[in-house]
Amino acid sequence: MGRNPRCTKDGLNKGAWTALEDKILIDHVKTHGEGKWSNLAKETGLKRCGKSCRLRWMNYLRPDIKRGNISQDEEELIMRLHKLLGNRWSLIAGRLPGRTDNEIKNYWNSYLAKKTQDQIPSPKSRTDQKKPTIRVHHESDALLEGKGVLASAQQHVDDDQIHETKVPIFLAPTVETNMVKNKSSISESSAGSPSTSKEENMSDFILDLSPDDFCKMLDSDFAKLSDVDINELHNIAIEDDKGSLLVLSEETENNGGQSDQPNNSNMISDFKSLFLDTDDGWLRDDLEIAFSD
DNA sequence: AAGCTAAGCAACCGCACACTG
DNA sequence: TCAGTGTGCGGTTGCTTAGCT
Repeated sequence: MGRNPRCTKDGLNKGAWTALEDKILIDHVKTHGEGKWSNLAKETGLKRCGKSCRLRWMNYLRPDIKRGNISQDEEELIMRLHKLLGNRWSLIAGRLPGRTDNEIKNYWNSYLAKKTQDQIPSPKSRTDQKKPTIRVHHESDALLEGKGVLASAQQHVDDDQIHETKVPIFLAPTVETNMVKNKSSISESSAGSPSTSKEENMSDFILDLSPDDFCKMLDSDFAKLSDVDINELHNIAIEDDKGSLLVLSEETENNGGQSDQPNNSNMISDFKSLFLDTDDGWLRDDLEIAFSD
């Protein structure tokens, strides 16, 4: 796999790493730790640039790398996070222990991007569509039927939106509860395609967060969410970066004051469904622990 | 069996940012 | 303040291989 050694510009090797190079790199990192990649190359005599050493370690040699197929749970999570973050692979990878940004990026480019595109055209295709046959180590995984759990991801969002001031957050259909829909934002995010009422139902609602705020949320360790005051979580979800309510006031107006503010239990389920509504898997376990209160 | 094609993925490249002197 | 260096990240390349004809 990969590239063969070829260019020796500046006396540095390029291309695929040999077993010996890997061993040298592993030994050095074990004794000296990560970092100082440029020094590593000099000290070990490896004819590799620092960047190459770092990349090899991060993407392949690290002991906590999880090899093998992307599970259904992981795939769903990747799609949701990509919906939220766009091509910010390192952030997405940070939510998937053992997975590298490069791996996720490759997986997306070779499979998920097409899958999400295929999901857009018609409601029928969404429900009836099965995964295309792809080459993976365990074909049973590849041939699993699409579960439609990503209905919330069926609203197309241009990557450009990531660069805008606010980050639109789509939650799963199950979380509509008493949240208000921001229809103008939804129509903007649907890339010009007229949304049907069904699609509007699918589209859920949008929380306006600044990218920074949302990244802070992602950077927190969800496995330790039990430590988080759920009221704080609630505030994160409904307040903008200035601390003012964004959606709820509008909701109250539109509904004639009938709607209540989302209660804590709703917020918990909403937040869980944002990341994974699966029956099993490591994250599910973590979430169950985190929200067991 | 041979040639072609597309998928998968390791690795490279360029840019941006952080840190340091 | 600024230049140099190190590191991280996203986009892209190109080799290998499985599947198809």
